[in-house]
Amino acid sequence: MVVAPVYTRFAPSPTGHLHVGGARTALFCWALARRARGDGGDGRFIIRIEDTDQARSSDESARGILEDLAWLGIVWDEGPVWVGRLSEPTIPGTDVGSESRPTQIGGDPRGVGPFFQARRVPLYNKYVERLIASGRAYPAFETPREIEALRKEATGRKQTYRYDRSGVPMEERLRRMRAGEPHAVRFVAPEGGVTVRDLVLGDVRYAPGEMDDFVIRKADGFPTYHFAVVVDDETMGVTHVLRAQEHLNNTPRHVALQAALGFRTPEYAHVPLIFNQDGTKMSKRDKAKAARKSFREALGKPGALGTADFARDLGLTPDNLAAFLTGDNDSLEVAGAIARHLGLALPEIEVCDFRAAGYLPEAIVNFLALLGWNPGMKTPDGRDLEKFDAAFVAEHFSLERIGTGNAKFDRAKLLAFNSERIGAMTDAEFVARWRAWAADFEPDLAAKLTDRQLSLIAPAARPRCKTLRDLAAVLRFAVTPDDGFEYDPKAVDKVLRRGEPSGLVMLQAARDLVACTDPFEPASLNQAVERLAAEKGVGMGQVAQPLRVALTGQAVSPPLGETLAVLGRESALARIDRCVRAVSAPSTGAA
RNA sequence: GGCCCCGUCGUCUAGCCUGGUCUAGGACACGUCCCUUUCAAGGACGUAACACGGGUUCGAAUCCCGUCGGGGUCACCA
Repeated sequence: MVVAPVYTRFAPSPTGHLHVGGARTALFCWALARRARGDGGDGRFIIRIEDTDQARSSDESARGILEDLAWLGIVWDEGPVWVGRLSEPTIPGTDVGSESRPTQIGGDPRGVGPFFQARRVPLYNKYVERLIASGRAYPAFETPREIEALRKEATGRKQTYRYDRSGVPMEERLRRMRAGEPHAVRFVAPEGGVTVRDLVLGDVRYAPGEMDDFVIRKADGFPTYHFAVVVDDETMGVTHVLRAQEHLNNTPRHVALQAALGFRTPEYAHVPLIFNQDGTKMSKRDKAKAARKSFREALGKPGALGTADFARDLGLTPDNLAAFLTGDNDSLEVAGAIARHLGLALPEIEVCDFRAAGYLPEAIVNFLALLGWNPGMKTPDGRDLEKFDAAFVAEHFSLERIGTGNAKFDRAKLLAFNSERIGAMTDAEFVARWRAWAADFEPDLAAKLTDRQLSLIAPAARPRCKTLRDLAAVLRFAVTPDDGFEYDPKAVDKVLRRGEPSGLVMLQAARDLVACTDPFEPASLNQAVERLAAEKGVGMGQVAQPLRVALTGQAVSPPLGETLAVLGRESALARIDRCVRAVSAPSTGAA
């Protein structure tokens, strides 16, 4: 069977981090190309950086986006060269926990680059000039401000603004251009209608006269998005354009441009959008919104500091903070500072947010694949097949199975996927992957924990962790100084002061056991505690809880045996003694 | 507002193309119970949807039309 070549591309603009929606689009593009290759055809996945907006683009963003894609295991066959370490299991043939090796992704085997549009300007100019020469495009001299005024006027009359080229005769336009007058270049919109063939949506018809003479080259000499995509998709041999549905209404422009330039029209497939649970668009602004909301609540609390004091604590100027609070800016730095100060987690929007929050790339890939696509298969026991890896997506992906409706991003389900992946790991894998994560996101904590401590706690902690970050929270008690943590007053009251005999008495009894149990390991410690409870004729909880609070300050911790073992005998005794003292001396206050 | 897309449990979806096997299946979330040294995890069970109205047909979640609802887009941003 002859399989037609499938060349796809993901073309982010480097104006920020990689959004989860973009990651999904990239995943689909990747999968479509891989699928073709798996079917014995020629499939390539290309990355192109659309940096024609000089003001907003940055190399740093471009690097970050590539990094995030690589982390997800979405590797590109052609595009900017990225060198880094791939150690995640979504990359076939890579072992988790093994020493990751430097890997190079990208390159230009066909010589169709460069893959940064800013470096392709001469190419665009060639085609712009061709269009002008054939009368399909023309210079325009209005400034953006002037156009904006006209547009405002039109919308004021409840009409859609359309550029009117009849204002200036063509000959005059060309003369002024040759005279060196600054200008943009506009495309002569076709008279007829345009039909877009979409592999997801079907045929979409646009009536004649819907399109106006849009700009194809800005006054700064850079092409607009519409022009650059069309030229690049042609010259890079892209056969299938997968992109978010918000681009659907751009497609007739691209089709018209292709016709005018004598280019092929690639296959199009517009994938549905991803929204927040509340139906709003998922945006990095959500982080600012969340920070603002929490901040206002914190300000409203009795005894709260004033805004000016907060600003000082946050290391911001009051003006800066005020502007943020009124919504005049959505500064991520301010939002982050507020979040750190208030100890709250901002919503994850971008791939790097999920990474920092301790999500696994394979869980994200799995979840994202299911947002708008579904393999339509059943497991042997008749359930819908929805747990799979990237390789599976690459093998089974098809455009026909992309849904048409927009989807809401269900964080709870992602979390469940992540949690299940953690549950399916071996303890060794869990430790190795936590170490890899913590090196980047919890370096201090990681440095203080020994491998022995980690391997002691991992089996008990794993079912309690939905993310890698959760393990950090579980482990924190183990690295605080014995006299350096506070007691949860509610826990102290409930567990140590009440009861008959009181928790404090039980704690004192348990001290002996901690002092002499040998070996000092989870199983033996557990047995010792059980024996004590039996001797005293009380439930396990009456012994375990006082100990737990004494050791961690909290009513919640890993199972007691592990909690003791991780601390070690000396530390455990010190904590018990400190707790006994603190609770016996009421004036000290437990908190 | 113009144009365009969409509409199955709270959410993601299977089923729709090729009407009957759908008293609509699964997953997440939620609830109840079991287990239990805390918190989890685990096990069992359960609540919950074809937006509405017209057609077509012996028969419609599935085909057609309309209404309503949601979304996108209308930049010298991409």
